[in-house]
Amino acid sequence: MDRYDPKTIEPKWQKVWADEHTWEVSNDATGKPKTYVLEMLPYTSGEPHIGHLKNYAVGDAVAHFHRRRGEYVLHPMGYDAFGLPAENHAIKTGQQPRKSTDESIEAFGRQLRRLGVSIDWTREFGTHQPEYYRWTQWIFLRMYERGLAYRKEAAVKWCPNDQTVLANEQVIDGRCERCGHLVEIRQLEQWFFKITDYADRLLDDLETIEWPPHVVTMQRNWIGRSEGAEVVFRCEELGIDYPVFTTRPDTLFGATFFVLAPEHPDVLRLSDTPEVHEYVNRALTESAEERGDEHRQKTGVPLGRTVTNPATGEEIPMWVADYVLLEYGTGAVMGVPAHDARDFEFATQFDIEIRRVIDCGELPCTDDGPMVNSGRFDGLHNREAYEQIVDWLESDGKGRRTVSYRLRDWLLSRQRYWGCPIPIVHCEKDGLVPVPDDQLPVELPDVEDYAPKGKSPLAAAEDWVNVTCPKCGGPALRETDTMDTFVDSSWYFLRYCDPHNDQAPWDREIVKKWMPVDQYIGGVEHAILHLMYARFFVKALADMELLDVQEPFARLFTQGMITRDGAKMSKSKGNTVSPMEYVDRFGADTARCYILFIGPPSDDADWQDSGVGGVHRFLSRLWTAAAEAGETGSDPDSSGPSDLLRKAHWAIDKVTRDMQTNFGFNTAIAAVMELTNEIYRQRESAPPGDVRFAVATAGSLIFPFAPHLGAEVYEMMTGRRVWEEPWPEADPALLARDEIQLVVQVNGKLIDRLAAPSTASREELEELARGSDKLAVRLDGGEIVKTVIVPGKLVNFVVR
RNA sequence: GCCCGGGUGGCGGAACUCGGUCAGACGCGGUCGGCUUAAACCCGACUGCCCGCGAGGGCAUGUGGGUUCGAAUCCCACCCCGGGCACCA
Repeated sequence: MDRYDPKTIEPKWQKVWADEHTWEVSNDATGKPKTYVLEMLPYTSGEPHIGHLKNYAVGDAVAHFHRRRGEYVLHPMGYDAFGLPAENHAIKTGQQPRKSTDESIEAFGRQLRRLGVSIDWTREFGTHQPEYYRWTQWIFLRMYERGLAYRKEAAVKWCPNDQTVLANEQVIDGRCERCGHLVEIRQLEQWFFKITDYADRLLDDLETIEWPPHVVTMQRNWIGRSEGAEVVFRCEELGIDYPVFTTRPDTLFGATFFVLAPEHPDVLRLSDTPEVHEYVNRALTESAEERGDEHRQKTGVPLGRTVTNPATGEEIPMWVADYVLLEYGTGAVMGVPAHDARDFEFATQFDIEIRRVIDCGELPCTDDGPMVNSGRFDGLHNREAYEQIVDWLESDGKGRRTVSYRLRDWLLSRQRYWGCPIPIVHCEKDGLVPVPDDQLPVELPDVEDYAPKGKSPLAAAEDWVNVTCPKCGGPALRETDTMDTFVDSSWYFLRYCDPHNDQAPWDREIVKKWMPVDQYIGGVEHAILHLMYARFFVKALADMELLDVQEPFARLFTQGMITRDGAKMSKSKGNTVSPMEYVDRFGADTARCYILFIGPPSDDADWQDSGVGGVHRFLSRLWTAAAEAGETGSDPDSSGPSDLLRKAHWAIDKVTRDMQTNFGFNTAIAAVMELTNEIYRQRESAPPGDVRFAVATAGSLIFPFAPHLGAEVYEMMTGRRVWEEPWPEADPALLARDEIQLVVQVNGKLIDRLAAPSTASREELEELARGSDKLAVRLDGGEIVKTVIVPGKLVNFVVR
């Protein structure tokens, strides 16, 4: 072999790692600090794409770096095998989901091995395996026992294309997150997880984790905590109390009307005129997107009834209007047109009284100011009045302080085939009966026709559906809905710790040893879905005393997308890049390095074929340098450290800092390129021992990004295995220079550069700078009025 | 509309935490040279823009101001791009 040949090198090292089980870790005590590095598990729809290459290139670099810094690293891998992505892929390719899923898993396993990713494969699993989902069901039952999983009828989001209900989180701008169809609202009985019980903790604990600020913000917004008050408006005529939620109880005296959401169950009871009927029906059939359009004119119909404003005692008119949402607050609002833009618009539209109660500028205004038209609260600052009004309402029993959230409970049931069965039996006599633990798993039966049809395809599997009730022994029916895929992925990182346990989902002590995940890596598209659900699961499981952590992912890194010619890659555009094509052509090391070199990994980046060639050239040069350095003789005595030796230590320092701080892989790789270029420039002149050291160092430093070449080069230079070596340390003595370049400036403009000893004092530097012959020319009779000296850097003469 | 990012050569990007070496590391692309019968590969030199034969000079980090001896870096206003939120009371 006389040139870099990844086709030889890569299988060679992959075989060593597989034969020697190099990346496997045990759960026994080691005395080393642990690190848990995890990439988000992939959906099993087809083959790995370029995003996966980036995901694992980043994760593997992190894992290798930590290992060589003396940590014991858990780096496992598995598959999110149930759910819409896998099932839709199966439908598209006309296969049984189980078959297409297993094929996809096979492809992932094979390709990740070809990429040389350092994974402990003994911990691998798919969430569709009965050994796994048995415990998903077990967790569901624990949730059910605690009232955290419940069934109720509600207005839910329905995707007519995927023929299933969706969680709120899966509806983006009124459309299905997966297929993009407009969702409809249906009144259905469904299963929910009571994530709302955890709203405050999900919010507060964001403080305890190191996540990208924008992801934290997204979760905050999604939880949408608002503090305010519940105020009761009474309809005297019918003797009914209507509480509303408001964040502005200080504006209560300005409430001149009252609005119910069209879905509010009392609307037709209050008024069943044809106008009201028609309005309600129209609102119900409109899509969430149409209704949510902020810019359209306000609509509404009066109900011909009144409620009493508890502050003023006045009767104010009741309306029904679709700008009020049933699911937020109480489904009813007080209308304060003077101090709320929406209410102002509505009141203007329907000629309702607008009464200012805060002196805060032009109406409508939401700013602070002194109270007016508010009885005994007049003159107070509105913030102060806020407190006093709520106190007054509380003492009168007309209201209370409260908190409202945007977060809704997680709708987890799906009317689809390919998912984890919900372990519940419907008995005519006993109602909902949980399947006993010793009968788990409730296995997903094979069915002929698994196409979505609006109800679960499992209903057709009669043998499976008809069971005896575990409680009374009478005839009963299995629950036929399956679970949302996000349930499966809400606890998989726990199972990796103890993947073969068949007595429990995990051993608490073992999980305690590994959790939390120290570095989690994945796409930002899961900012609320998966990342919120997994946090909820961990908190709920911790409350059950099954876990000792409150947060699953201590640090999160969100990678940017890879585009092609500036455009998002998609099959329909035909601009996809298959990672394996490049692995075939250039090798895994080149593909991995390129995707890290292309730019900061958190940014979106554009894939350019010519750039791949450049990275391959660099790796080839490094290999060639190693091959040639291997042939050189012994080290002649040298006087002091060579420039090449210094450069090697500079590179160690640079790469180490880039790795430790913000995932600076692009600049880390650039530093190794610089070192390699320096080796080429100096390989004739530098002492051979230094050349060998520089080449070995380059191999050692490139190892986290290009493990095969790194191992090869390091072995060529030292005969040792790089992954068994500690991460190199830069010698501070070789980082420091004896001599610095002193910059001489006049009025901040550079005029000269001089060599100066790095230890020179301010006076010596000024002396040196004054001696510059260029200074005399520049001065040209001018007068030095001030001298700025920055030790180690420059001398600046201010001249007039 | 509100909240975050971000605007640097022909391109991707460095430097931007702490203001300080003619801004532009590294890579792509380009020009030239070497090797070769030739091409590819490889090796080497050059490559921000403008003027100039040259020495050299001028202009340059979205735009306009400001602070400073000195600003890509700090401050203010504006423009543009990307992302998030958005009738949540």
